[in-house]
Amino acid sequence: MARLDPEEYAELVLVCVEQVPRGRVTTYGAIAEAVGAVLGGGGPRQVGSVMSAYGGPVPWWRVVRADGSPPDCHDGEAHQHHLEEGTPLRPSGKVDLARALWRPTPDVVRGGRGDDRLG
DNA sequence: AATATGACTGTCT
DNA sequence: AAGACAGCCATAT
Repeated sequence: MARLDPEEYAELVLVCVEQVPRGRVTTYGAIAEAVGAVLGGGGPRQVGSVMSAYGGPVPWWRVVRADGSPPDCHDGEAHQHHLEEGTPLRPSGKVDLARALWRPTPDVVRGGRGDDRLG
């Protein structure tokens, strides 16, 4: 069997992004670790790939690079959202990861799917 | 099987 | 701080 199911992987990645609190951000690597802890595989590239394909309906601007820079396909748009949400920004224009970084937990990933099992 | 590509990351210059 | 390079993981051809 395939180690990674694209649907499952995408699902969990999107869940992680949705769990990111307002005014906070997370990184591709952090999501890759949380999802990888559940499905056992994948990396930052896979997270980015999923975001490109299914990241439309989720707050993608809360997902930034390891250095706090916004994704390479957007820029001003992410900045606008950060200003609106009060995300800690550095003078350089990047996100202040020291204050804004939020790490997704595997527990959230495990229980964050569309089907709730015991309420 | 090999090559090319990607919303990445870390290191060196 | 910014650019060049290599490494990594999965998918598409």
